Amino acid sequence: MLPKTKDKDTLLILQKTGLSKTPQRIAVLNILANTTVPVNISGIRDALEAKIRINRVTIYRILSLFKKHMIIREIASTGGTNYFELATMENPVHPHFLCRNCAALSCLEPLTFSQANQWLGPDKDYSIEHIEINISGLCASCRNATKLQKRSGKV
Amino acid sequence: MLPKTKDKDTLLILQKTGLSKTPQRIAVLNILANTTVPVNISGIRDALEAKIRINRVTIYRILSLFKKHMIIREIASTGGTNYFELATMENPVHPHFLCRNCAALSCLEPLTFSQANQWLGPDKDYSIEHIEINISGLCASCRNATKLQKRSGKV
DNA sequence: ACCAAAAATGCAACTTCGTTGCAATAGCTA
DNA sequence: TAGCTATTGCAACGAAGTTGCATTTTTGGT
Ligand SMILES: [Mn+2]
Ligand SMILES: [Mn+2]
Ligand SMILES: [Zn+2]
Ligand SMILES: [Zn+2]
Repeated sequence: MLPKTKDKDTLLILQKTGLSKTPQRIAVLNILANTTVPVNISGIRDALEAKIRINRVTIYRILSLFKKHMIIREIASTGGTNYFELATMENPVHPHFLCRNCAALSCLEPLTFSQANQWLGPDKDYSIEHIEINISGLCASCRNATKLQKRSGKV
Repeated sequence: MLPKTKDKDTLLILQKTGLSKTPQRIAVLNILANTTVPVNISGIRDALEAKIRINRVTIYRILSLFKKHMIIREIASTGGTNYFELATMENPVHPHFLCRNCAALSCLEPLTFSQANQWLGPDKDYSIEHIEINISGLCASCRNATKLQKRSGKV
């Protein structure tokens, strides 16, 4: 998915946005910039634990800040905790797939605006600022596993 | 949106599903059947308060049960608490619109499967069981209010 | 490099959300 | 109606998220 991002690049993001470059912000941004899948808060905390001492309140505040400045996007989930991903031009808004079996969340190909307009219909009452599409079902590996189980008579 | 549902109808839903007809379940189902917009847990609690004495744990358990039996659908939101709506054949899966200003959540027209397949593309690795589309922006009334404010020079 | 002002973080306390175990109660079937 | 089973209420708990305030760090100008 996203190419590996170097610390230098994350520093640039903060600079361009006009945010001060604290070690905590750099660390959080690095996590988000170097993951292949969206991460939720506990994932971020786990990833940070080894790298930096950081208060959990600070993580919440940093994520809110990043979201306000549109550095990151928040992905809603019915599971309670939401996910976050980097919001750059190289990583435009796109649908997500959540496997009901292994709960893995993965990114799908982005929609073009013309595609989006096709199915959004002629509704002109709303000004659309963000479109979130979450698809769920069974991912490839879980589907295969299910097939094999059925074949061998398990469950 | 949905036509007003009578108690008799909600009883039928429970009966068809094979669930026992307790006052608590009937009350929760009536709330969901008679609202024009999806409701979150606190909305359900508020609506129930006047009608029946019910423990909050029971509400959670009833909603889980209804969801498991596909009587209701859960709508994810980045706001933390999720929303619920009745899942009947008269009320098929459809996109939702959330106003960033007034936080009103409203239902949009459902997509046909052929429409959905158009923009889902040729991805065959996933078995798709559920598609959730959440659109956000400004609703008609909030957009008008904003316009008026700008015209009169208010922020 | 230093200093002062402003910003960010840590900490503690608190609220809300959601879950679990168990005892009491109510619904269902015979 | 009686007994069995399913459901609810209650209490307690853990996790998630927020807020106020003291402390520390960053920043920008000297
Ligand atoms: Mn993504
Ligand atoms: Mn709806
Ligand atoms: Zn899977
Ligand atoms: Zn609105």
